[in-house]
Amino acid sequence: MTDSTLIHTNLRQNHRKLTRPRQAVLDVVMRAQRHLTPAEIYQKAKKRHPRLGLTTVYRTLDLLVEMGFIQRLHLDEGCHSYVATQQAHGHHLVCADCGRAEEFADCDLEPLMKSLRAKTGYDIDVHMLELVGHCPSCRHKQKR
Amino acid sequence: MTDSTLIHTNLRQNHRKLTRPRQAVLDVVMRAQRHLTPAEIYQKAKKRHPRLGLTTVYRTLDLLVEMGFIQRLHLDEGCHSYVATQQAHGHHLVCADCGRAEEFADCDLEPLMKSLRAKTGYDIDVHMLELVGHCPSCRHKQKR
DNA sequence: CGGTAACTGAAAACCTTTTTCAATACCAGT
DNA sequence: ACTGGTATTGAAAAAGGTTTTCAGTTACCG
Repeated sequence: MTDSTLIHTNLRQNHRKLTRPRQAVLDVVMRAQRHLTPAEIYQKAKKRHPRLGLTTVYRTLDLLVEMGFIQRLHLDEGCHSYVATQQAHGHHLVCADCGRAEEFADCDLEPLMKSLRAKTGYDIDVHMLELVGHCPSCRHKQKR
Repeated sequence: MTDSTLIHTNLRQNHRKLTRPRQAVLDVVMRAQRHLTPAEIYQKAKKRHPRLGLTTVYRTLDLLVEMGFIQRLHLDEGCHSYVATQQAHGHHLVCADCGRAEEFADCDLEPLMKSLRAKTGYDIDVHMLELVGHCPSCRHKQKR
């Protein structure tokens, strides 16, 4: 609920509206423990708001990314997916089996970036970091 | 030339062939200082081998990635591009303006991965790390 | 409430990537 | 060199995924 009002305020500040379709999309991504593709989000959000169109899903996802509430993940299989973001500068550790995503912020790449700046002369302003592994629950399942 | 023979040997071991179209694609990616999209690679490689088909470009790129000679980059604008790889475990620092790509290997994420393993219980096996910035030459150009 | 700007959804357009299949090129063995 | 067999090729078509268009609708502010 806190999220909802926060988003509502945020939208109003930019002369934008909190509509039912947007609520449906937002809700699906926020509730999910895992990353979801636009098609998956469409399917799930449709249950909540049946007349939803796929177009709106894409538009809403762009909007939410821009607002910083969700984040786009680039994965090798079926890139692109989306996950909710709690922190401002969040990275994700994703389970290759079930898609569950854990967020972390302490990426501490400063030493690396400093040495690369010195070595290459680049200005470095963005970095993307994603880890992929297997979550405990999927590991246990596989043992059997 | 060294690359070429290395690849030739590598292909033969797997009962695969080093054909003209493949040479053309390989050559384009290897020579480029920057990352290139499949369409760009197609255009450039066509100059060398005019009857080249786009299909073959895709197939060859997959093959070269699998063999480890090139690498796929995931960039926010127009993901996917490809770059040549020198080292086995290489990451890239890419210029947002000209696309030039610098490779580096010393990513030292072990401390982070160790702490995440402890915190989340995940097995972590892959990580993707890409840095984006502005190369010295593009920075100078912009100053004017 | 009512006016207005923002938003929506269906359809079409677009772009990228993959599949299909008959023709071709490479390479090993002679 | 030549040749047979298999991997590879390229055009066309199919398949995906994403964006654009536009007339109708909805949320929000006064």
